[in-house]
Amino acid sequence: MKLVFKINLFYHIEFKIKAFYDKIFFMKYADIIIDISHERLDKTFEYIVPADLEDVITEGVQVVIPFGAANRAITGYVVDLHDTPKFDVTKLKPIARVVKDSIAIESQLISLAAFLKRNYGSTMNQALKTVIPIKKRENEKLKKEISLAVSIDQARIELNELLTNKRHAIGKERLLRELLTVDVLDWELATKKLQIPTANIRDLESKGIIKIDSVRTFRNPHMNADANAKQITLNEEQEAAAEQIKADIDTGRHKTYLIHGVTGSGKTEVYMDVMDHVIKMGKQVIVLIPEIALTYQTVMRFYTRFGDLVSILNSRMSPGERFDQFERAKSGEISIMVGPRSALFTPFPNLGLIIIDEEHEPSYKSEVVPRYHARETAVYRAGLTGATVILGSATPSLEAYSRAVSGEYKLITLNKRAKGQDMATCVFLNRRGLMGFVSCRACGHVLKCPHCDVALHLHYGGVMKCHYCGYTTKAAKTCPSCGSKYIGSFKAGTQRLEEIVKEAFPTARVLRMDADTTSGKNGHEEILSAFAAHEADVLIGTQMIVKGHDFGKVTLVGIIAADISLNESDFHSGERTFQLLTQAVGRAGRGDEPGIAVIQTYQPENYAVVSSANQDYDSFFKQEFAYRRLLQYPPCSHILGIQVSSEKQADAIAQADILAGVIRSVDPEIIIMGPEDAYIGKLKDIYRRVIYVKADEYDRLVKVKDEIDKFLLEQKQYRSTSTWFDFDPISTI
DNA sequence: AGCACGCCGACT
DNA sequence: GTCGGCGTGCTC
Repeated sequence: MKLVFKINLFYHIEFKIKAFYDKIFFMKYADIIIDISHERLDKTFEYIVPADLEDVITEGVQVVIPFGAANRAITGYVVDLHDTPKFDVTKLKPIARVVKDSIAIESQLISLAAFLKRNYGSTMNQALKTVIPIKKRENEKLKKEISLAVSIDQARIELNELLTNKRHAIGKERLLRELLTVDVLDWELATKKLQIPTANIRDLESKGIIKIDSVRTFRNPHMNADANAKQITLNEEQEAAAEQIKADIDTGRHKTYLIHGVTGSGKTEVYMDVMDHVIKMGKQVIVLIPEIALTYQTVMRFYTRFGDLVSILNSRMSPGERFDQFERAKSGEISIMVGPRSALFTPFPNLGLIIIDEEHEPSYKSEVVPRYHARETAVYRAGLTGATVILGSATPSLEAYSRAVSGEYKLITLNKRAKGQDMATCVFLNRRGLMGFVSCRACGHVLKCPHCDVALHLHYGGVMKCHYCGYTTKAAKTCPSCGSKYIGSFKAGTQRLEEIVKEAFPTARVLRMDADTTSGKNGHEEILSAFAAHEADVLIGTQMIVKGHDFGKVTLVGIIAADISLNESDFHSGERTFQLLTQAVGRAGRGDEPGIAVIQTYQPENYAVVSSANQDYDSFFKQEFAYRRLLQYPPCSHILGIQVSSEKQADAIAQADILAGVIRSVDPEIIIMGPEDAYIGKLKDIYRRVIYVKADEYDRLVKVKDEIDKFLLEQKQYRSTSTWFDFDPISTI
């Protein structure tokens, strides 16, 4: 008896030791980024991985953890797993659970998030959210299916019992009869079409005769295309371009290419040839297209070539739909994702190629934190997976072209134009300019929004509206400044232009495309396809017209007040003007038949205007590059924009001054501009100040950002202010 | 971000 | 005497 007890005690002690030993040496610990975007919480928190969750917790999974003194449940992302704790073990709490049905972020996408955080400035949580734009899954469509829970024979017996019952439910009877003929019955079908009351269904379910399953349905928002891959013959130039890239891919060299191809030179055919090659290697492709070009036309080209391998992402999709598309990409159901900037984060398992069409488009830069640029981020992602990047444009950005010139990217030029269809029409183009705002003709006073530092615009029905905050007020009859009744608004340029054209050419069929005529969600597309189908002779519009649309042959292109965009304060104005004009001019004439382009300008000697008229990119690039170098603008140098905002104007001003001081002490040599009021000094009653910092080396700016972050973390004053960063901003902030 | 802890005003 | 204000500080 004594002996047995001793042995038991011994075992007990040994067990204790083993448990302790396990805890110290075999316990798993997780570093977690919590789902709160606040700089003070922008670090990992360490948690114990409970033994029963060890199998399901991997890097990238979303988990629920008890956080803070009240142990409130917060979600977070596991970004690292390790065996030895880095924090005081006694203070560690265990992970509560894994978020149901969440998909793990690929470790590659976590690296990508870290890249965004570092290079563009944001919290890790914001960066992770950018990389996995999957919102909540609750608006996901769940299809409920009804099936028998018992054998068919048993069901027959149940049915007979029902029928012998005097007050048998007709709904139940119908349901059972139906289930004797089909295995699975759709809930919608049962309740709507067969008119079976849900109470009947629930009753049968509770009796265990039938069962109801929720099945996830993959919504496939796009149309079905014929999958017969149409083989397109490339011309010599296209062939050479495609072969060069394919040869590099085959020999394991992955590079970044810039295809500089004039309008209509057939860049898309080259993309598709290389895509085909990459897909045959068992890899996947991401194709980025500016949102504005994500139209039926463009998308159809990929469909007719690759059929069901293609999926499309666009901003009109619900979060659930996007989620579905990402799931399909992950599971290998599709091999090509076509979409805007955000499609760059498609979780393909074996990404082989990223294509960025119209690489110069400003929509490739995110307008929210982290304000990343898809071009740089694509090159980084490609580096992680050994993928190739192809950039394409008729008017490359200074950034891309200078890298091609320096050899960092490989330059491929396409000069020949592919053939086009016949059509004889005119296009008039007008830069979005002075339109709609209300001013006094006597004293020049401009009516402004009381909440924002911008002019109010006149709308239909005699109301004035702020385009930034939505503030609406009755249109003023007299000037609030001088009392004059000579107050009014300028008509939208396109509207005025339409009147003039109709007067001059009474028989011409005129289409106008601007904010007023494109209110419907497919407004642009309808107008453009009507024009493409030659249902009009003249198309009048803003720059929207020329972006990414093909109408075949246009006889005449007229560009009104081409220099309005030259007068913008932003240093990109030359580049923007050149791109717009070159694209517009490029629309005139197709194939062998030349068209005519007429440019109206007050600055006919300006190099951006002259070189676009001559369709001479090289000459534009040389002059613009020299200008950028002289004034130290990107790509010759880098700029960091810092915005400080607060409801209290005094706080915003004081804080911006303090931060400027911090920058000066961190890097006394660095060029600082400001602080000054932001381009829109007040927006929605929030005052905004900006500081610009300029340096030749990007990393010097990253250092400045890091030091400001560090300072803000320790600072106790001015808590009403918030600060964000914009690296190499593409417009004045 | 949230929540607790902590130290000063008008109230059952 | 106490309920409650929001300043300060912490969260594995």
